[in-house]
Amino acid sequence: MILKSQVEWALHCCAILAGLPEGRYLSTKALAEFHGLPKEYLSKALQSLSQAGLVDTTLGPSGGYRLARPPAELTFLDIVEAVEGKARTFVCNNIRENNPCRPQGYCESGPCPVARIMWEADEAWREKLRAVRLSDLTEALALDIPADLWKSSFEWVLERAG
Amino acid sequence: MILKSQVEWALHCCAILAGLPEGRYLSTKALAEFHGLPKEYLSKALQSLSQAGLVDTTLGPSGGYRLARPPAELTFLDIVEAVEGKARTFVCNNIRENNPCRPQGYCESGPCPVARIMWEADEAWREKLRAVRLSDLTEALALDIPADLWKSSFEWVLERAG
DNA sequence: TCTATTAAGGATATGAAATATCCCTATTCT
DNA sequence: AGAATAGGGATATTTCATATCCTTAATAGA
Ligand code: SF4
Ligand code: SF4
Repeated sequence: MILKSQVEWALHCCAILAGLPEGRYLSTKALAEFHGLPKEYLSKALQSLSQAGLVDTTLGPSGGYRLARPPAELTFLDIVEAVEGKARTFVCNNIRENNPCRPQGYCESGPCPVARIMWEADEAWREKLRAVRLSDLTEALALDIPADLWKSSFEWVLERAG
Repeated sequence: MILKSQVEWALHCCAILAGLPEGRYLSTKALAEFHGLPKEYLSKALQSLSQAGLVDTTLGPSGGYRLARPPAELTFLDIVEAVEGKARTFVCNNIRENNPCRPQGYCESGPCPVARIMWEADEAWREKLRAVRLSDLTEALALDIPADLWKSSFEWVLERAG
């Protein structure tokens, strides 16, 4: 069970978009080039972000993506769920229905304890992601990345932002 | 990102094994029949439990599986990790290496904040599963399942336990 | 108005992983 | 001796992630 790599891509792209000046857009092409990713495929991840309403887009030359909300109002969970989906990681195949001792017409009363416990763990994962804002990430990155690399990356992006 | 169905199978099988009297074994055949699962494929899940040391096995007629430890000493995490593996759900593709502004020979100092945050969420999921014992499940199941179905299932199993 | 550039999305190919079946071997019980 | 069992290798099938290509509509700028 592994998250799609698009999740990582989307998180990195949002981190870049968070540093964009007000009103500017950054294109798929620039984001793909910056991260060394296949442009067409990365585009699918960005479309997911767009469909989830996390980013705004505009067409034409100097078009691209920008965050739809301030970084403090975007959580990791928003981004992860946008590309990975909101489905639970534990799906119930209702194998108790096959119990040979089960009386005919016996009807299950909702999910069994196994499913409930697995879903609680799932929720704990989501809760942790919900607690981290995109602004928390950019702050952590600023501490993590050497100042000169941070600065030159910022300039590289600005040159290409429409 | 969805857990394999073998996870559900393994959890249900362990719940059955937890009700087995001391020293008795239950075969793959019986477990597969009880849950309506493909015997050969379920066998792979049980082998994973065996390799992880969660169950003991014995060969020959009246052979099969039994828990290697009391249900209070087996956690959900033990079982889930046995069949799903211990790998983290977020894998890092190191896309920051492709940053065009990155100075030559610049060497990363471990995982970046993105990975750290995702891994923390992963750990929260594991922590939740680690906190639930197999004995907690059987207690919950006893409350959840109608008494007569519980009893007849127990008898069905006992008839087939070697 | 014309042209270049862009996001959106449909179609399709490729690869890897989950799912499933089959068969052989060694062991153990009766 | 014979039957039943776990273990495990080989392989087929299906599903999903990954990746590419192409068309359309919108937009900016010349
Ligand atoms: S997990 Fe629970 S609800 Fe799902 S099949 Fe098993 S018993 Fe039924
Ligand atoms: S998640 Fe962090 S460590 Fe992994 S590639 Fe992205 S920047 Fe690098």
